[in-house]
Amino acid sequence: MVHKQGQGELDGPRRPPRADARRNRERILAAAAEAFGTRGLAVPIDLVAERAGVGVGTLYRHFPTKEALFAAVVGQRVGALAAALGAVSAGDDAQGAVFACIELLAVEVVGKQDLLEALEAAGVDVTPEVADALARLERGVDGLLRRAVAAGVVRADVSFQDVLGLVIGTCRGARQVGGGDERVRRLVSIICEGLRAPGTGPEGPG
Amino acid sequence: MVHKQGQGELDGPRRPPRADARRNRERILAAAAEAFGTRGLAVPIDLVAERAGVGVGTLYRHFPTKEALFAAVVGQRVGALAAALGAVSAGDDAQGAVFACIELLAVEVVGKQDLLEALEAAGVDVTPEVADALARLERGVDGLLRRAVAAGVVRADVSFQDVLGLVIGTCRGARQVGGGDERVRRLVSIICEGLRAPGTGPEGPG
DNA sequence: GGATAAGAGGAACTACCACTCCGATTCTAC
DNA sequence: GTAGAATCGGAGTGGTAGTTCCTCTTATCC
Repeated sequence: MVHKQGQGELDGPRRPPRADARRNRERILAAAAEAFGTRGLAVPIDLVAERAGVGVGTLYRHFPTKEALFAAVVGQRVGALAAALGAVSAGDDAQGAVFACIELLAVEVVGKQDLLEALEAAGVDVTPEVADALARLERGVDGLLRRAVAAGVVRADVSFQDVLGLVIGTCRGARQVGGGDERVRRLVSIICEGLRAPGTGPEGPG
Repeated sequence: MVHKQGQGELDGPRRPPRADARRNRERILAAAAEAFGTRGLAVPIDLVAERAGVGVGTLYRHFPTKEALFAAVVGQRVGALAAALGAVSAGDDAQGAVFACIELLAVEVVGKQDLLEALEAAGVDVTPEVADALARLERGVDGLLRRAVAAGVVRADVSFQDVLGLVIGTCRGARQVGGGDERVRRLVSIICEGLRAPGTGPEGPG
């Protein structure tokens, strides 16, 4: 009945997880990332477990629900995306930064079904984990957007939500309609043209 | 054993359906249109039957599968859409016609989940019924597009599939991201700007 | 090496849903 | 009014998928 290594009773884990447990957790995450990335939340959980080479019981030991596993995978992806934004926002070209950011988002999202679904669900029933990553993403995009609007090179009535909608849309559309990367690029190009502030067209003042 | 009203044995229905049968068919279609329009194919069939005030057995007497019922509903919607395109394509303004067409599509699709799903599935597992209606829609949009491209007022590299992708996407995006009609209109406006041929901007030659 | 608790695994449970079956009901023709 | 076919209705079936439970296994610590 006595705790061998008395600690705070509310939170701290008693001891580090066993080696096999850590290994399995990684395997599950990897399998889930691949499965969700391809087919989204529609993947049966049993299949993820099988791909990871563990039983479902083991999977549920590590992640309490399917949604929790999904959130873990997507959280990583969105986090990576937010980080990648740093690179494209570096230069002086405010308009180019926005366009590059949109293309980056589109390319990532079109390749990962789970990302697409997560962004679609943004605002409804997201776990804190994903919400955090999304907030970081929003701050990043919003910064680029404000700078470009202030410079007068992007329409002033455009918000992060609009950009998200356009990107989700482009990806969903391109995915359903087929045509691969080529179509994505064309659609992205159309959207970017549409985002230019009036008078800053391709042949306008550079 | 003898047929009272001998007719062709291969096809023609022996007699007109009973009055209650016709009534139920209409009720089912109406309930399905409402349910599918709101929640898409995800609606349980039992719920449609309940809303229609009939048993599931009755529903299945009239429509052999859920998909058949869905196709019946969507076929009507797409047909109406194709017809409505006639109105906007009437005038002389080729560019305006394309833009009006896109707005029309977007507004309809954003309000009807089943339409959105049907367009997303366009090309995969559509019933002949829906495929026909879609083909008519495609002809209509394509005509507008060609005319506008020929007149040099819309980018030359844009296809029906692109427009469909953009519209599906805009609707999916706007729906998920929230913001209602206002956002849809803004996104449509961005897309239309992006579709203009270079040099035909708002302040370019009218 | 042995004690022990953490962890593994998968059968079983539960919920949901499309679809079927067949006795009960109701319309139609005469 | 009556016969009988057409139609109705909803309990039941089969299958899928998320989650739980409990027994067996194994890593860790002494």
